[in-house]
Amino acid sequence: MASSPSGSSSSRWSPTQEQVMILEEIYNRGGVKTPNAFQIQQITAHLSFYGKIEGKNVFYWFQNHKARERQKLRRKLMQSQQSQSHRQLLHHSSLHHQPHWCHHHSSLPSAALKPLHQGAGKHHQEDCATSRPALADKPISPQPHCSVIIPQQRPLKTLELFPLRSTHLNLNADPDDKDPTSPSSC
Amino acid sequence: MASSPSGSSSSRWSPTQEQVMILEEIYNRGGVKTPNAFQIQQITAHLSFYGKIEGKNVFYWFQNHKARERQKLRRKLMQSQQSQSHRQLLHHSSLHHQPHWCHHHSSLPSAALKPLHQGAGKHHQEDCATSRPALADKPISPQPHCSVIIPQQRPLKTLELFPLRSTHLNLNADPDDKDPTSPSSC
DNA sequence: GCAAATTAATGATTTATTCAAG
DNA sequence: CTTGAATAAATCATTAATTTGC
Repeated sequence: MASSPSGSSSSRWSPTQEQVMILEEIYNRGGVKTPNAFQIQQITAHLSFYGKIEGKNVFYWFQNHKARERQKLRRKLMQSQQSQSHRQLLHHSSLHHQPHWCHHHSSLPSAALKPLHQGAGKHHQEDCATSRPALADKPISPQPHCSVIIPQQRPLKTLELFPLRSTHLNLNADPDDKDPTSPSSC
Repeated sequence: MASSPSGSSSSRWSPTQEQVMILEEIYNRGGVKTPNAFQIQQITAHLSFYGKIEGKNVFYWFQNHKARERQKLRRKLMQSQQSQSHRQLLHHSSLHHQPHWCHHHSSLPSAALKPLHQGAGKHHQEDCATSRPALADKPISPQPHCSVIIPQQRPLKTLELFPLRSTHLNLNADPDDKDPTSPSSC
């Protein structure tokens, strides 16, 4: 029965071969990944020549197609999720060279401390670290601006897990850890 | 010498899959966008299990990630999905704000209408008629949040080709439709 | 050869995020 | 801090492929 428009009792759209081909063309060659309403309209109108179709079908198709393409790639590139064979935890205590790019001023909004010489007063908030000059060696300040100097908190051998669910985190014994919400206006 | 862990003569850090995954987890699920020095230290310590890494790498990663996320969203939100067309959309702007799918929460915010009683059973046949079979009135809003509300331009008899290059959007905006966009499901 | 049964694809929904406005 | 807009991810559900028994 295929896509017999007469019956059309199917609960969901079944694209025809032509429709799929065209959609893929638009996606691949046209680079349209998330068509806007207007585009959806047009695509729908065009594809309706080949069979019954609605705008929502087109919308869903693009959504699903994009998601699944991504997923596929992801799966394929996902070949290193098992390599836990890195047994190098023995001398993992490399906390020595931790950067002390931390300002002592109360806390360290990390990047927030840039307003040091930001030049002609432009409130850029796009990227604080867009341009990153070399400096790759020194485990010191990343160099941008934030010169947050952390007094090298004690070694803390058994660090707890990251804050996996809260915006603020642990402030365990930090003498000057009063950084409620670093606005990091950056 | 790509990411040769042993040599480590790379001029720059090459995160492993695990590291990236964990960083993304911390960013997304943990809500950490701009870790402070302490957090950076912890994260670094943790990730060092998977490969060589320094605090500055973590710092930079967050900076870049945040900036790029914003940038990406910015682009998309700009005003034209993926149409980079900068010179289009002419015509006196009738101020059709919301060029794309915006839909008022009065007909079917989806989540607001249906999830009324779907906790127990799985098969929740459309009670509000907002499911796929229905709502076929117009080739418009599929209804998920990102519903595509097509302005309902007229059928456009002979549309030109689709925007096969993501730049071709004919704009014969003809607001002559009435668009009973309200499926009046409920 | 063909259908019932099983599995793979994929259309349609729901849920959880994101950033930005207010 | 709350809310709005818009996904993308995760999930559900149904159709199409295919396997299998006769």
